[in-house]
Amino acid sequence: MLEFFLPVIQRALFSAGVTTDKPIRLEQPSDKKFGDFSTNIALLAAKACKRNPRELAQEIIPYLTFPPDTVAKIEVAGAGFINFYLTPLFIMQSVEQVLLQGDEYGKGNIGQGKTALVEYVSANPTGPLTIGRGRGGVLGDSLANLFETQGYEVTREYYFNDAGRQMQILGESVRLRYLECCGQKTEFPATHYQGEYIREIAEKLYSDYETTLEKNTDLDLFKKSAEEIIFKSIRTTLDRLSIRHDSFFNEHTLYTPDSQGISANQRVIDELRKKEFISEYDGAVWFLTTRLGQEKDKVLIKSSGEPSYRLPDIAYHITKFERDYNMIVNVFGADHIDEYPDVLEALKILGYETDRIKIAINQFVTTTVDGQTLKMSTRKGNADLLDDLIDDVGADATRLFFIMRGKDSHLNFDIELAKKQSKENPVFYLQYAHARICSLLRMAQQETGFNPSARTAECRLLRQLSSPAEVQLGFALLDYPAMITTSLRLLEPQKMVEYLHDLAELFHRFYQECPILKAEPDICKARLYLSLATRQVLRNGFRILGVSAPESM
RNA sequence: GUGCCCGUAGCUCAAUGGAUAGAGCAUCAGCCUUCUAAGCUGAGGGUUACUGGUUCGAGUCCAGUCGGGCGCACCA
Repeated sequence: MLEFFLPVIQRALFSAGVTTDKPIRLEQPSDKKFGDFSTNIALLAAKACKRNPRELAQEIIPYLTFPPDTVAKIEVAGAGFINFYLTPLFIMQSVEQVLLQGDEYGKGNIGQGKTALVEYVSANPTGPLTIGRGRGGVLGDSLANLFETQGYEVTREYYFNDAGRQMQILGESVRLRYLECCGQKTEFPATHYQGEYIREIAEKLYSDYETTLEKNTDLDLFKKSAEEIIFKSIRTTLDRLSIRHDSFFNEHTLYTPDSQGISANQRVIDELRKKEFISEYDGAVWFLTTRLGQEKDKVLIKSSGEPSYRLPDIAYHITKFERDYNMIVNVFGADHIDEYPDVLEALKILGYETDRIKIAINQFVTTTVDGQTLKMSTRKGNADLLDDLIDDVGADATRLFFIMRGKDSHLNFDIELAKKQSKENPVFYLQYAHARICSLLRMAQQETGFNPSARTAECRLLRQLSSPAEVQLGFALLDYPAMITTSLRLLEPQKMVEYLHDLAELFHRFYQECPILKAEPDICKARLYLSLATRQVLRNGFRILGVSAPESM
């Protein structure tokens, strides 16, 4: 719609002799009585012109000329807003585009010819996925979907580490449990992985090898088996939520020397040293973040000689630039909040365009059952497994609940609500609207032989519709493309969830107020096309959110 | 102590610096001989935690206070 209004407004400002450096913005007033669209340009321009905003708006209006039968009314209101009222004809005529474009409706081209890397989940294979990870996974996946709608060529990446101390402890944990299987008494340290899954891995080893590994103090086999089984479980869990990755990036590759015998990690040190941001003291190699005004320097190589996580993280991000992505999106939980500023600083020092990097941080998840809040705890490994949650409430509810709140808000996951099969549960409310339309269309086919083919000239019949419920629904359908770009700009799929909820509500109202199959034939068809267009937008939106679109419920 | 996030209706949450701060749930009152009542309509409910500031205009931006969450390792 912006492309419809913008040129006209610009021309009008020019003709009226109004100059302003403020960008023209078109907004949708919260209340319909203020029109379908509104601009505050007169308010913004008034200051520079030293004029009264209302008077200025009055002077601009005569120059606002639109094609016939598009804008019904233009008026000045409030402090100096210019409000536009569209004709029902123009709205319903525009709805035809939804039908004509089908699955493509809502797509844009701002990412055409560009590449995007979206990194999410990135859990190390030390245990099953937790609920907290799930939120980031769904957020990342939905964001990747959003980027794809705009023409970006998207790579979904998972960054992981199967080396280092955590994996060592994992291997040792499995070995100890294995020895227990063999009938030995062991001391299981509190620092080791307590989860039941460790026992299961150990039992599997025991059934494969019996007691032949008892004397095996080398952890390699234990580690390898654990990694394999755990990774498989992680991927199975992600798969249940339709979260898939194109690329798995192993942190360890950053440690291995290239053809010139230098590792990616080493290169970071060398380059930072050239910029005089490296120093060695206390037996460690430090990134001199105090030079950037921070309180402490940060360790890049520990006195043991191993890199700390920060170093490979910087090296990893450099590969993202070297792989030449136009857009780099990192999704992670609030517990990593302190990690990225150092990485960004290092990249900036090394001359990379950090503007390309976008960070999406999601706050934590708490689950409530019977009004009781359970704080997630990794230690116990029972109540907070993502798999258990999916078993409990299903994949659709899991996905939608994770993104129906802003990512900056702490998410309160109400398990009881997610299981409810009624309007209170937003998942069912949304899906019911879709199923209802499907049912309607099935019946229409049976009774009237209606065969929806979007390309027929028949969808011109839409132009007959003009009742408020119909026009409001039609208008909402036109909003869909803007919702995609808004969600993307804010990195907030939540906006899409809210939009779809509103859309479902408008449909239910239309359905309630306007008889469809019982209307006279032309009106009946028109209303069926409006329903069809609604179903199309619901489907397209569900696809972005990764929620299924049931044909019947 | 310090960095980041949050504080909005009884509850869960919205509100690109704009008009009378909105939804859903819960509560109350209505709507099925009619295409799915898994739905719809209406009502009540607010000093936007507090105090200042910035401006035509602040829930939104700035400073401070109070409250909650997450970090603050030579762990990732």
